[in-house]
Amino acid sequence: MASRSTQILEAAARVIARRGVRGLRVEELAAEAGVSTALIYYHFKDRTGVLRQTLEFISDRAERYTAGRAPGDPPLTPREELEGALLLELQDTAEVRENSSAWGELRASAVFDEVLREDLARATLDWVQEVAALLGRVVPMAPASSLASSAERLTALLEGLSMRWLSGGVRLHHARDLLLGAVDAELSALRQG
Amino acid sequence: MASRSTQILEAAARVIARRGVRGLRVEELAAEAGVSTALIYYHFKDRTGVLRQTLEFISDRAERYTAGRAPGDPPLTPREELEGALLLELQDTAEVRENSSAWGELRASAVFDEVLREDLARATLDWVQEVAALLGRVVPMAPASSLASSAERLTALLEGLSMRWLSGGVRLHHARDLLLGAVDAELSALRQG
DNA sequence: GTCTATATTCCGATAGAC
DNA sequence: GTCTATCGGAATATAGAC
Repeated sequence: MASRSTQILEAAARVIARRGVRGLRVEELAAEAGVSTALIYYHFKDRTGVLRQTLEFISDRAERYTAGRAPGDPPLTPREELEGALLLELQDTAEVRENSSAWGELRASAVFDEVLREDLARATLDWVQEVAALLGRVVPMAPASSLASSAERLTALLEGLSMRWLSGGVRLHHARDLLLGAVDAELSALRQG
Repeated sequence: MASRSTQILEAAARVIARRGVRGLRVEELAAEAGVSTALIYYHFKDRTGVLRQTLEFISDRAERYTAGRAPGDPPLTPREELEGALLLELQDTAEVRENSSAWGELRASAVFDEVLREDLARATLDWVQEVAALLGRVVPMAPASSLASSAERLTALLEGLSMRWLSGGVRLHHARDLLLGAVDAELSALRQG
């Protein structure tokens, strides 16, 4: 049962995906959520509060769909899990588009906004560590520092490709191919030390 | 001798580096340039005109510092040239910071702004092709399509790392190390076909 | 908690003198 | 070409009833 706050945050994710962080107007958000502007200020204090909580909401939601797998599916190899986790961010579904464009917006906004930096850094760290762990399952004998570097590169590349995809620079399937190519390159580098 | 327009564009680059494309206020730009707001409208028609010309200004400037090398410097190996060209975007100088943050802003804005897409796509293509050519000088026997893919990955990674650097997610020297690691990985993949 | 006003602030843009 | 002054619209935020 979605609370009012959640309902507003879901609407905020949609509006940000459509207009960007700077393009988010409280009034448009109110319309999208089907509430009054005053209610938004009541729940979130001010526009910045909406932004901050939306970032948190989005990164939680990304974890959720990263984790979700249907019971009874065939078990995945470690490499499949790795590739799946990365490719999840490059899909043309509404939710992924929302998350990816909101994420890109927040990253870009954080360059000029101290307030967003901290939350963003923490979310990024979690994500890098998750990918490093998956890499470690594929190449168990690789040293932790190499795994960490590879994970940082793959996630940064994913962000870069995601931006290009969203800004029309590359097609989705090509972005996916490029990412898989990088996974190849990183894994063979990890294997040969 | 800097014309008035140039003076305003230089100021715009500084303001964008500080506040972002989205944060650029005509009034603040006027103050930074030491002119009145009316003069800005006189020279650039409207705020969008300022943005458009500033982006052009910035990408010209980036080409200039990419190309610039002192005469009499020892000649560079192809690999040094490649690494140099990529690392130029990861330096802590005012000009590079301005260029990188403006570029990141442009990319992020293009997600929500059709008008910017075209210019951006063209500039990106030039940049990718330049990197592909440099890769080709390092690994001459590599097929063109592989060179192109590697160049796309390296430039996308560079954009991702640049954003993380500017948003405080990684330190500069670490971003540089990560990028060099990716160059390694791409080159060895290219060599072994 | 939620809404209907409305106040307030900010900012892009223009008019008109010099 | 450049400035001072200001307009008008848009967006954030609040007051106060229910």
